[in-house]
Amino acid sequence: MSKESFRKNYSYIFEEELLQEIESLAVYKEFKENDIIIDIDNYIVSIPLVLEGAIKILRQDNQGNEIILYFIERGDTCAMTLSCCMGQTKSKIRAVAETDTSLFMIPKQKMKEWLTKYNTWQEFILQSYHGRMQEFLEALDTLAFLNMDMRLLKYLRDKAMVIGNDELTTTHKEIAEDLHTSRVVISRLLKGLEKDNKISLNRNQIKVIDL
Amino acid sequence: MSKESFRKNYSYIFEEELLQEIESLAVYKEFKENDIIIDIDNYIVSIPLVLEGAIKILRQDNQGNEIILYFIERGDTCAMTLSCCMGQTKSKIRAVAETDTSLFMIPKQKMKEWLTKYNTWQEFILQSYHGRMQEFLEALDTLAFLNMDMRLLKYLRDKAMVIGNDELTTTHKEIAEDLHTSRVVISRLLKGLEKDNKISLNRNQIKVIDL
DNA sequence: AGGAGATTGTAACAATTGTTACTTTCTGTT
DNA sequence: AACAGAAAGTAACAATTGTTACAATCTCCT
Repeated sequence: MSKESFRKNYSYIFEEELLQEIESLAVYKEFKENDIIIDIDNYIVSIPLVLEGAIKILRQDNQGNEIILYFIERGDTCAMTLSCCMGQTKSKIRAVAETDTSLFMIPKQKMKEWLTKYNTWQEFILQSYHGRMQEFLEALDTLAFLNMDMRLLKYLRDKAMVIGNDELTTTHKEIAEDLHTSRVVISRLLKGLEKDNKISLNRNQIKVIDL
Repeated sequence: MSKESFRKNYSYIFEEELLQEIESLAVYKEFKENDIIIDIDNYIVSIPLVLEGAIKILRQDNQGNEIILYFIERGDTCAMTLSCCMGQTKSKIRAVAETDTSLFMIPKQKMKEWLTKYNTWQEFILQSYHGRMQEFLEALDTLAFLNMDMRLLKYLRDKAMVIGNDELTTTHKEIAEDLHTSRVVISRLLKGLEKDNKISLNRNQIKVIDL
């Protein structure tokens, strides 16, 4: 965990001049697993660049219903945040550290300024939007076309992927909250997946076999 | 239906120089109701600006399942298309004319070129992404948190809104396809909405009372 | 007028998901 | 060891959505 990992992840993306400007401006921040990085209705004042770790992005609607959208990893930024910068609005999403995480926070005025100034920044922003659109489409497909058992399996696989470990430390309750269903439903479906040899179950731990 | 409506919808958005450049470059196209404007797997070679009419944007996954994402109207562009321009990929969506529609098609290379050249273009592109993100979130909320009856009502209201008419000319079958369910389910739920005085039903026609 | 095809209505049943209530098992603390 | 609280198992039932099959009605075409 250190700001040195910035160069590791971004030096081949940004031109040297921009790298230096970021290093001189950005505020370095660290978060522990399960820390809330951005919460619903927070005002967005800066753009995050993920240096290390993985972040879970959740949507919460007006009634307080919550559901996972996707995970983001190092090298990513949060296009939802960019979008909120544009609209001068409050955050519509919650970002929770899935693992220990380090970030660079960049003042949001720089977003537009750099668009004309640095070609690599322009490319990065457009690619970010593109990537997030893809994630959104995938999230939509999942919700629209998959039954809960397959949504669950996809969730477990995605989670194993971003933390780089096929053994997940989590509870049925937490999963139920992320998928916006009830704990009983998740327990039932997990049993089914175990019987199909896709996962194996232990208290506070799920091992994803069929990755 | 004419290219004159370009100035009507875009003159307050773009600077004069850009307006002229668009007028000299853009290809004018018209579509009739239900025409397919962009289909799945089409290669995207140009950016559409909607001059008149309304367009229905549908998602189709690999298995051929289809579902409506949202409607776009005059003054809009299609951010999914922008996104596809970036990725050099095929279209992941289908765009169908909901009413008679006219468009300006702009060569896709101009997208990036104008980002640095025209401030108003940059603003437009960022706002487009922002707007489409909002639409995506709304679509996600709808799928994640609403039962089919409320999804149906929302669909009917949205449709009435974009065509500017509370009397919809459509069939239960078409609705079922847009919402990715079966005709029988839609017929059943429509009956329920009629009983609750939210709509009134006739063959090939639904009137939205509770707008 | 008659018939083909599209549209809508209806019923019966299956599958999936949600809800409630209660039990059992595990873990950490005192 | 005893206890409290979290985690997970289980069963019974309700609500929602999906499926199949068939009937009734309307529209257009010749």
